Amino acid sequence: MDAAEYDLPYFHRTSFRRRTCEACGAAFWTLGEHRRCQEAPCVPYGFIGHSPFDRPRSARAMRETFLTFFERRGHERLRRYPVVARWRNDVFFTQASIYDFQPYVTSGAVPPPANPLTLSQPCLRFVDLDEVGQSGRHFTLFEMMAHHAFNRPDHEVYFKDRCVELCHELLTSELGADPASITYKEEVWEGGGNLGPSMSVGLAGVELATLVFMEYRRRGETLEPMPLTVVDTGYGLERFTWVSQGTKTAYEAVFAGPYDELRQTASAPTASILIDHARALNFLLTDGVVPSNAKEGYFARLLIRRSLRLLEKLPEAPTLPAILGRVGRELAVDFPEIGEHRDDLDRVVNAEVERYRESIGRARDVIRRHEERVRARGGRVTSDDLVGWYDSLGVPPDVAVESLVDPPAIPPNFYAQVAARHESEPTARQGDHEPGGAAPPVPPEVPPTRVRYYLDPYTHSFEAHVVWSHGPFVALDETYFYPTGGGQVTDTGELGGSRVVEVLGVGPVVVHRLEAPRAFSVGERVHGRIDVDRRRQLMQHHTATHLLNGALRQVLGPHVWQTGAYKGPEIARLDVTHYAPLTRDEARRVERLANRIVRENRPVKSYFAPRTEAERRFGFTLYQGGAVPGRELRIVEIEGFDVEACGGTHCTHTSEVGAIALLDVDRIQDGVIRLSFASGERALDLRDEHETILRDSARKIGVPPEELPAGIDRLLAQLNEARHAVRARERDDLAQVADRLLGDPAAARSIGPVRVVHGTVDADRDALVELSRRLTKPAPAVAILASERDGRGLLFIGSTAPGVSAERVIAAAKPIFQAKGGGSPAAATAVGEPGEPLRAALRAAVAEAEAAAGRAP
RNA sequence: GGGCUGGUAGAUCAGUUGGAAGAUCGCCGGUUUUGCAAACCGGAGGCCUCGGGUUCGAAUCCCGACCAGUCCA
Repeated sequence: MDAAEYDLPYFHRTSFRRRTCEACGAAFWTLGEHRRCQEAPCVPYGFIGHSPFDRPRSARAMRETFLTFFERRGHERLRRYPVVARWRNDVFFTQASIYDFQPYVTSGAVPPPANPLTLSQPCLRFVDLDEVGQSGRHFTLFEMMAHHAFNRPDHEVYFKDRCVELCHELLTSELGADPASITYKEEVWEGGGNLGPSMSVGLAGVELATLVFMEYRRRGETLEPMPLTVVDTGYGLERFTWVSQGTKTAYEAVFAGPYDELRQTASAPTASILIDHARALNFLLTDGVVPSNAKEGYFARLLIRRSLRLLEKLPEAPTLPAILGRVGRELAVDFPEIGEHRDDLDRVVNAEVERYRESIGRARDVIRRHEERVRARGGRVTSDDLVGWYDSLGVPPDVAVESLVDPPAIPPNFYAQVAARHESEPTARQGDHEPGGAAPPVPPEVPPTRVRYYLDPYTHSFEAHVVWSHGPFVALDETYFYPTGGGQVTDTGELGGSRVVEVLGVGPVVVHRLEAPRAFSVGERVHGRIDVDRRRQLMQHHTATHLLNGALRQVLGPHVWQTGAYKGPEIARLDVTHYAPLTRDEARRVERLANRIVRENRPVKSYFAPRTEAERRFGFTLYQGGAVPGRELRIVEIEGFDVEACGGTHCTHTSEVGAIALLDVDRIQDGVIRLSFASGERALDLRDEHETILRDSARKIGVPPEELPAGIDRLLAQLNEARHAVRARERDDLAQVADRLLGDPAAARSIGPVRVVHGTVDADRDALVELSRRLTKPAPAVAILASERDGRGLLFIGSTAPGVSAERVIAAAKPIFQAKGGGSPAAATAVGEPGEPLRAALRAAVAEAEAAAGRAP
């Protein structure tokens, strides 16, 4: 990056000088006489015991100081975004404040919610999990305080110069740091194809903040300026709090009260880990993550299980729910939504604690049995087994060792071995492909479409002007067609007499895809007509989805968050987080409640509202479908029941939904359940279909529909009975055959103590086995049985005589009838040619068996 | 999203190099006992998750699906 990028007028106005750090070689700017940048590891911590700030501040006071400072300087304060980044599919969690605005705001597709803005965003990072509690400064969840500005060519807010000035003013005049003590080190930031200069702010050996200036886009080898430049700053709340207090570790400064209490029963690192995890969990669970074995949920499970393991060794310490509650009440002062989730959160955690116990209990059984088996064979459990058990059963090695009589040593590189098992995992990921093929190539000069469906969702006939046409794609100056989005599928209809098969949102432009290419001239006036029945059904399904979501949250608790939804013309699906399978009773209550709201005919109000005001009024449950960008949110409010930020088309009164029929509930993933349902006309259609199935089924087995289950039970019982009768009869037949053979001196001969019986019967292999059993029952005996089936000759030998191996007898007979086969000393089968060769083979087998019996002692 | 385990009687699980489906508990019946429990004897109970493939032959080997558990992103 060009040095000029960092050569700011502000530095010159205020007499900063550019220096080079003698330790790391980086260039930095300072008012002081430093020879090194004031960051680790170039200089040691210089604040422990004597803070460079004017006074100690709690985390709460520090956050408030920061936000107020920027508010007074023209920034709008935003509330935090969820820690689960549902609006992005490349990451699970919000890892920096700028994540809130990616990708739509930073790319310029959507205006920012405020500009400039300030907020303190809780962020989750799991990469340094092992450092938590050890390093003194790492956290699983930390708050990134930030001020952001988004600059367009026509609207410059501020950039590098003002940003550094604000930062310096905060540190010095607001927090009281000596202006000469601070260094601004030159760095380069790069990410997501964008890059720009950045500066890290050092003070007393700590990197307190990073100021990033997103300015360029990488195009191969060259850099091109971005039309929208972004000020992306990050100030670590925990670092600031720590530095202000000058304590030994950041944990004691940040966690304060709960930390001191836990220190009475736990060591410093353990107390730090427990509170760190409890803090992260309070946010995770409040934002709708349910512990599970996949995706976001796994990280919640990981934190819970790590905490439980630590607590197992501390019988005097409070329980995990108690610690979560203690930390949660503290957090609720600043984040009231955490307080509102308290009881529900306990239920989620208790369910997960129970699961962990079951899991470990199961694992202990498996481990014990495995050791018994291995020891019986003279072996012993290996450290490889320990790795395998952790991977497949989830037992940590120390727990596994407790269940063993003769445990192996836990290898020092245990977790590295686990990691090794997970290497070479393919990362190839298929992108989502639009069913209609490639995205339409909309040129940038096409003006944004005025979307009219919000004005009146019932309009299905309109006139508009073509602004762009390319192959089958058409864009209009305004449209009532709803594009696929928010889980609601596309409208269809006609445009100028051509079928519209799909409608797509491409940035701010709505593109209609026609069944066949057609050239419209720009400016042409066209008539649009939307398939009204389909649209009505989509609206009913969409409103029904909100009703069910609201009902689920009431019946199951506020941990229920939407993780996905589909509103099609035939059926609708809603996926939500929940920690257990939905019981019949819960499903019924949800359905009843949703339908009650339908009957009450409540108004469904859709309107645009300023984001911050909407968040203040309704909280974060607004973002059921993921965070929605933009200064204004479209709110869909079912009066007194459910409020969500949603871009879909909705009924204006709940009674228009008609009725909601819950069709099916599946567990689609650990921690996520899927409700399939239909509403309106489709609910009736489906009820008809189900009723027809029921009637037809009942008629087929000759019972009234209400007796169907009992009828099926009866039928199954009869079937079973019949099966047994057949088997009994087969057994009788075989017994007769057996008696006949045993009574026939030509078929049954005794060679010493051994009875050798042979015969040719008409039976399949299973029947031969059964017959052989009867013939060889009073041991010692040998049975030699031949049968012809499907044009093949089948020879079976069964032996209960120790000296006669069925396997050897069959081997002697095989070549005689060109057979393949084999078996064990007790039983052997061969299949070869039928007819005379089979008969010859039978004779040979009898001779072989009799010879063997004669040799036997 | 990927890796690893696993799916066999009502329950918990064995099942050796592919070769005659088992144990324990529970259930039913009998003996014994004043009765119960227990003990002993006997019995019932299996699409070995499903679908393909290899093989003379598959619970077992291979491929795929479904379900569960677990680890890792």
